[in-house]
Amino acid sequence: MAKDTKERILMAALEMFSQKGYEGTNIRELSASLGLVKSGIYKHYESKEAIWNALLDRMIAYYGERFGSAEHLPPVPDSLEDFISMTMQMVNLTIHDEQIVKTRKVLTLEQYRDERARDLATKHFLTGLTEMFTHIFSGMMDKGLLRQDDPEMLAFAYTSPISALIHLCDRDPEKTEEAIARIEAFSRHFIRIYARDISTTQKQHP
Amino acid sequence: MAKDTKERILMAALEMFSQKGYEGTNIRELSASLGLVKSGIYKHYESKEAIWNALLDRMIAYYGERFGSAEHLPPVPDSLEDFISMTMQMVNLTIHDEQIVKTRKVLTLEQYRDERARDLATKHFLTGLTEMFTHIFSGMMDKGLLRQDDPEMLAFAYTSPISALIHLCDRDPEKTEEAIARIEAFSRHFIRIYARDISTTQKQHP
DNA sequence: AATTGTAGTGAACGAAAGGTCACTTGTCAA
DNA sequence: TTGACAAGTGACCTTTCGTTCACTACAATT
Repeated sequence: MAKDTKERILMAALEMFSQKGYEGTNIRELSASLGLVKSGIYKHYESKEAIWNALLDRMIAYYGERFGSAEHLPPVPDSLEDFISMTMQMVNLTIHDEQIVKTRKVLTLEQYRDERARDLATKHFLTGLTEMFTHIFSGMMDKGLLRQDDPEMLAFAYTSPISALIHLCDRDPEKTEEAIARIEAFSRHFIRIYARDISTTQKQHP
Repeated sequence: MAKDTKERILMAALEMFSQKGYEGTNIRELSASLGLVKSGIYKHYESKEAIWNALLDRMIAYYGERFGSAEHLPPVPDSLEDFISMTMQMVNLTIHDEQIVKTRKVLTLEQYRDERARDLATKHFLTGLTEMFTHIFSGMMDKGLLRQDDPEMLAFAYTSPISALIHLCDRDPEKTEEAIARIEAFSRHFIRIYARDISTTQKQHP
């Protein structure tokens, strides 16, 4: 019917793979969810595995476009309150954007089976966030918003707890509100600890 | 042959479920790994799902025994160096004990499909660790090792990054050494930040 | 010695899986 | 108008799945 069936198959596959995993998904159901019969899928992809690989290609490419290059790093906030706002905005996007949620779930489910999924999972869950916030914290130290410290260590210490609560939301969406509240509380705790306090400022700028 | 076949089936199931997931595991392979033919399994469990439920029962019971009650809380360390040692000892156990690693992997793979797996995953990955370290930090504050602060927030801030690196090891065992080094570095960073420093001590004990 | 129960075998089952293929339908360029 | 082609259908194929069952081997109980 439509030329975009190939695209719709990928989106349906993301949906089903994220709920049931690759092995738990069958082509009949996948096709039915698109309103066609299972043989119809094979006009667009030659096998179930080909769908999986195309989906992974897509996820890898998408990640590279959005977070891969230094150009896409967010701006360094001008105040601590801006920093919290920015964090909460990112968190809300990453928790509520269905595409992103499904991508995380798929990577979680297939990380032990597929090498590329494993590598992308590590980027999504650990290194990508750390790199992004290393840049941010580095900039905030330069601006005098944070005490001088190892920005990478701070980034790791900041993003991991937030990441843990995002995973909690993926696992148990009923706890989303509570998780968001805890993320904001943690964020405020974090800046309270690492903010450049007045006494330090006075010592360094006498 | 042996009376402990029922037990061996559970262990083999843990092994296979943790690698391929519940759907990706088939009874033929599972039986073969125990040196018997597939129908033999049905003398011990009535279905594949029964094996899964028995395994989950076991994991839940085991978790309850080891971490469920206040009696099993670790002792509060007497020094910051002791605290780091204790952390590294726990980390080494949880990373290298195959049973524990497989349990984490299974919970990771089945958390979206099975409600009980989901709940146990949340305990394993988040609340259990936080509760344990809330107790420890609370005790360390009482002993004057750490500054007064919200012990639960500290526990969350401390365990989440460590948990993230443990997950990294599960995903990519080649990075185990690096991960352990990063955990220790983080641990030292953490106590550097939260240790009760001398000036504070002097203020509070004039 | 006879009996009973347990652990394991191997053949067979129906259901469901992924995949193929001849065929129809609708669209568009020539 | 016609020819070509992409998109979709439904019947069918093979393989594999979880499961059942009649049967054997053997150890323990009576």
